[in-house]
Amino acid sequence: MDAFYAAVEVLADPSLAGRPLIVGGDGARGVVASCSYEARSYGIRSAMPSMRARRLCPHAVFVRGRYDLYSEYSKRLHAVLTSFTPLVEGIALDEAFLDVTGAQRLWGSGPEIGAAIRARVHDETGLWCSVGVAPVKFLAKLASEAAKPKAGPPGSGPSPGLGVKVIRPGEELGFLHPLAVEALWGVGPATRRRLDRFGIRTVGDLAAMPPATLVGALGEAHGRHLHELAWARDDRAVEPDRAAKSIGHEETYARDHYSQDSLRKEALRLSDGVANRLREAGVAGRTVTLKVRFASFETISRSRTVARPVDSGASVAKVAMELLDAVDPSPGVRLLGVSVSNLAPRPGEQLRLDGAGAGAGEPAVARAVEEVRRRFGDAAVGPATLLRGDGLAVKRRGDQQWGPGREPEA
DNA sequence: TCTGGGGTCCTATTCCTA
DNA sequence: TCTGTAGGAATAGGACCC
Repeated sequence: MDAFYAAVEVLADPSLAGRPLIVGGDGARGVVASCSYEARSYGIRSAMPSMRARRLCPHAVFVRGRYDLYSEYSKRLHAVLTSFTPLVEGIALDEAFLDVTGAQRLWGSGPEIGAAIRARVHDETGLWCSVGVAPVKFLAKLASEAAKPKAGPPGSGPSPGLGVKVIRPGEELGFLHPLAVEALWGVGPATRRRLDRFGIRTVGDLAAMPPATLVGALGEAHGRHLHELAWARDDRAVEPDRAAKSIGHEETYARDHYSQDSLRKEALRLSDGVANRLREAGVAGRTVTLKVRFASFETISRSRTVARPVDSGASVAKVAMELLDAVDPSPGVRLLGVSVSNLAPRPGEQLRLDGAGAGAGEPAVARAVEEVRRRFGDAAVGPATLLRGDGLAVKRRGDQQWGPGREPEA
């Protein structure tokens, strides 16, 4: 999708159309999640610190993201895509791979399907998308980038893109080799710097490099993979319905935490939120990981694998607390995270408060909490420790996703 | 310039066991 | 019992993606 979150916000409030719009955290520690093409014309990009974005364009409009709303549009997008083929692999709320090999008898050639998808997505959602059509996955992704609108000079709107970009068999290397290496999936700042030392700037430079040299510089898996991509070889299939491997929450605080006590409360709140999502997904996990980012930005993780899978707030929190006990918060903690991995489907259990039957008492309580929350909302029940003056402190997915908000005026 | 939150994957190291 | 070693699981960290 083109500038997805920003485009959804414009649909919700048409007075924002044509203005530099930034979706993301507006606090000192926030970042830009998405922005309109008018904002991009000032050099603003996603993942840029909000403070810097504000300096680049002081009159930009900031909007805090609304995960639920974007999720709703994402479902509508997905419904359109799966009406063309069941082979849809979602890679983000606003992006997906489709294998249309078997859909061509019904819907026409790849490029025809691309154009039809674009039109249908606009009809059903009011939003524009860009489509890349290519023989292999990662080239389709690059083609879709090439099809997107481009930001114009400062203050102006975008110049329109192709909408659909097609790379036909035989055209792969001609398209690929002039591109900068960082266009490849898997080349970020660290890899770019390493490749730079070998004078490699373009994908063509990369392709010309002996694989052994590349493996020496980047490691076995990464080196071989990039060499294959540079020659447009990518045999990965489109994989619908990939199961999640981990579920977690993390939060950056507007002010650093210095006490174990306040961090324990945060760990409990995060654990409770993670456990909710584990149960929603019908899974439980054996490995609990605690992530701590200090004021210096040094980041550590501590994990523990337990014998019995956990999926209740109390059981996740118990392990998270044990891990937290070994952390010294005195340098100041700016971020805390809790995640659960090693996931497996949860065996079916009856909802019984007395704990008799399938599970022990504690999981039965978790089921009861789940049921109450399903009927009365997340804030209806939770650990007493999380009770505040204004109700229960509940962590939901998408809460302050792009950093803490502006601090309330003193 | 001062760095989010959701993830995935890879690598190196350590520890345990055969 | 000691030593070497090989492999797997767990652990920690880092790079990358949207």
